[in-house]
Amino acid sequence: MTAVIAKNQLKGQQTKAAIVEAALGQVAHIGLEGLSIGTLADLMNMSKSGVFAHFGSREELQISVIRAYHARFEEEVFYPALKQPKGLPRLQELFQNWMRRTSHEIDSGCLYISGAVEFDDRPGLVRNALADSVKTWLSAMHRTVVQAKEAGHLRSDADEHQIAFEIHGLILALHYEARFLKTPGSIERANKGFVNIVTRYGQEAATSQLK
Amino acid sequence: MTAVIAKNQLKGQQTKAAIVEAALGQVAHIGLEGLSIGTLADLMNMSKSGVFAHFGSREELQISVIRAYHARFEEEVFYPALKQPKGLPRLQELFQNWMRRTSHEIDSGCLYISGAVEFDDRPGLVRNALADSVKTWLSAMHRTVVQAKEAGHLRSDADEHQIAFEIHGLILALHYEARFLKTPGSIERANKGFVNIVTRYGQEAATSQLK
DNA sequence: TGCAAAATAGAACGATCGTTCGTTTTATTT
DNA sequence: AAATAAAACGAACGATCGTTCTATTTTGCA
Repeated sequence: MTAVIAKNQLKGQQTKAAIVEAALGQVAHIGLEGLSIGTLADLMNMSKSGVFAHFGSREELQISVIRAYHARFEEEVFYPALKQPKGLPRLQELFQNWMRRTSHEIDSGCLYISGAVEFDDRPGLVRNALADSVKTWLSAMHRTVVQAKEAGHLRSDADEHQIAFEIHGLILALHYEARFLKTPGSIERANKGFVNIVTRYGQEAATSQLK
Repeated sequence: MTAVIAKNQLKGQQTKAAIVEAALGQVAHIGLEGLSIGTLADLMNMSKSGVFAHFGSREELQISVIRAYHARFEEEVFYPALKQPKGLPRLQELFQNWMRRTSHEIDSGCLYISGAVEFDDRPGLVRNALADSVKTWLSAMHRTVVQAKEAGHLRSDADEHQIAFEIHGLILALHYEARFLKTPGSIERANKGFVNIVTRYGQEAATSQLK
């Protein structure tokens, strides 16, 4: 199956995919701005111009990396959560998946966080791709909160945007304190924060079973 | 008074201070890594080597900028809060000052946030200076929470580190969503989040007067 | 097997960077 | 005012960067 696809693929597309894969690993550590075509070429045992030709510009390479990161994020965090029924269970699963991924990124770095800092003042195609990708994810998260309220799992006066904002803050604080400051116990605090949010906004009947 | 000090200063020290001041403005927008001695020299109407000579290395320039940022942060956020009595009033003032500063930094950028991303994987003197500076501030914030609990303004089972963590998350989410994504209403959400925290952990008697 | 197209290599470019060095200008002190 | 020290300049270096151009190799198909 995979072999069939590979056969129909021109060799260049396979190589391109491999380059993006390698770039993804680089970018996690050094950021989109730190990404160097020369270093990447060495890593791939290719010439600089050989790597370059697949993208035509550095910007296009960066955008390709963003797209790949986005796809992986969806696969790892969002889609698996759809197995849970709408409402608090799905929201809880979503957060747990996000936490798992962020925990790993304590070592490798998060493109959505480093990219935001690198491009918050720099207009252009890269910034647009990055912002669109992040907005798509945050919207999905917000939608899950809305569904939890519709399902009657959250208090009727709960502000869905406020909840999404506070959850986002927990993830950002985890990444900052664990990755940069290396503060112990950050993961537990992020988890505790989520429980606090659910407790504050949740309906008694729905949240009591979450322990 | 100021003139007397200036008279005792060698000219070089005045220039150095002016360079750091200009660098501070640059760094807010483009980050510590984006800081260029050449660009800075143009901005100062000086030669590259003239600017360079004051620091001896780029790293030393970056560290000087961090120290200047730290001093300004203290002056603007921490010291003014000491006028309030220990406990919830001081914590509240601290948060308000922090919020005011972060609100301004939606336009200019925050060194503690951009620096964390740029140096979370890069050991060295710059990283150390930055991390020390941030830790000093977060410790001061944590201490203020401890005092609020000691004053009986927070529940006796309140976890001070947890509270500091959640407050930090609010500021980070504000910066991310307002500066990068330009999401409207972020400031209000951060403020609301603080009220939520105080409500959850606060003693009835102490928090009721906060509205 | 042979041929066209796609993929890769290699060298060179202009720009920018931090840094060094010798010189010259400006401040400060005697 | 002369002597000394500090500050600023200007040119150059070596490295790295993205990008361009031409030549060569490899691939896929008839």
